[in-house]
Amino acid sequence: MGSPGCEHMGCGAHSPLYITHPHTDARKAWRDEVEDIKPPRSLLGLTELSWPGVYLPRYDKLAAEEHPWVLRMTEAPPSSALPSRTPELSPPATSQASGDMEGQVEECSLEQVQTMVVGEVLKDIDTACKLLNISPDPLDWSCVHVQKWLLWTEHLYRLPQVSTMFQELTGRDLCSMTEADFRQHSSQFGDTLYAHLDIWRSTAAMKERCPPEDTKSTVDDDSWSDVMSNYPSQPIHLWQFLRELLLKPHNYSRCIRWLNKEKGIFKIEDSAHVARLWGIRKNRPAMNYDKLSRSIRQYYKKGIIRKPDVSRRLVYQFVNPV
DNA sequence: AAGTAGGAGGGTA
DNA sequence: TACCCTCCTACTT
Repeated sequence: MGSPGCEHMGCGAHSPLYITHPHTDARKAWRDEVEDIKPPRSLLGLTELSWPGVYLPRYDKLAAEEHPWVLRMTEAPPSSALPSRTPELSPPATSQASGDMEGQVEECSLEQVQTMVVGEVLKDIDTACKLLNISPDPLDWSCVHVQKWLLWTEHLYRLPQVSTMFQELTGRDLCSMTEADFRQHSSQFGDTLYAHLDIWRSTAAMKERCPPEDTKSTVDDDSWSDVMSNYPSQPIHLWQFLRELLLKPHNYSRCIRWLNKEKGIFKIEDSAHVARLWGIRKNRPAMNYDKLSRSIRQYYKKGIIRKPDVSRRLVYQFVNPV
């Protein structure tokens, strides 16, 4: 493995950073356009993210995929064409987190941007841990946990069936494998998986070095306390799972989103996607929307979820909104 | 075709 | 026993 240096990035001449708009549709469009699903390295100029005690050496391989809304290293655009200042490029349905981030990032130094990016990594790992019910530290994973993580990563990066190539491995097995080992299991996507695992490992190692109090002051997020208080966690209920997804619009607004958060009304935008996520969470590979919706309907009697007054397809309402 | 509604039986913690 | 999961039929959009 070679260290992913600036030769991939074209960043030696201090190319200016500018912020791409965080529209999730743009992210989808970008994804759809990219035939090679490995994130293009040229999209992100950060090779080593600086944060007290944090080193995410392979983040460049994945960050553009996970955080395309954050930044894009590019040639300087005409000053009048800065996307973040161009109203028509501002999406109407930007998630709050991303919108806030965009505003914050606009005038930030590179270091501040990096800190925010690291914060987003923590959030994403936190979310995955909650939804998969796994430890943030890969060394703790059983074979089942590894399969969950693989399925999740497969889903996240649109990797076709990679989980089948890594059967019966514990997290410790996975961590002892080299990048070459990963490539041997999957010549096409081994390096992507290795990079993603590396982020998890680095983050877990960072967490060990930095007590939560230290990290909390740097990241305005509940990441570690949430992760730790959640693991090992209780069996999750479907309604809790849906709420978790809804509370992470940055990650999941493409498949489920609030229509009216105050009233608890939400819409499942991609029924198959949500069902698959639920199936991964519950270790039910055969889960589909038919079954998931049946489970939702069981909540009608219990007064947890109902159809809104004006019934619409794929739209439900929490009886007791947050 | 896909989604909605609800009955029924079964598995598991 | 609670909480789904699975399968099913009938109906609606």
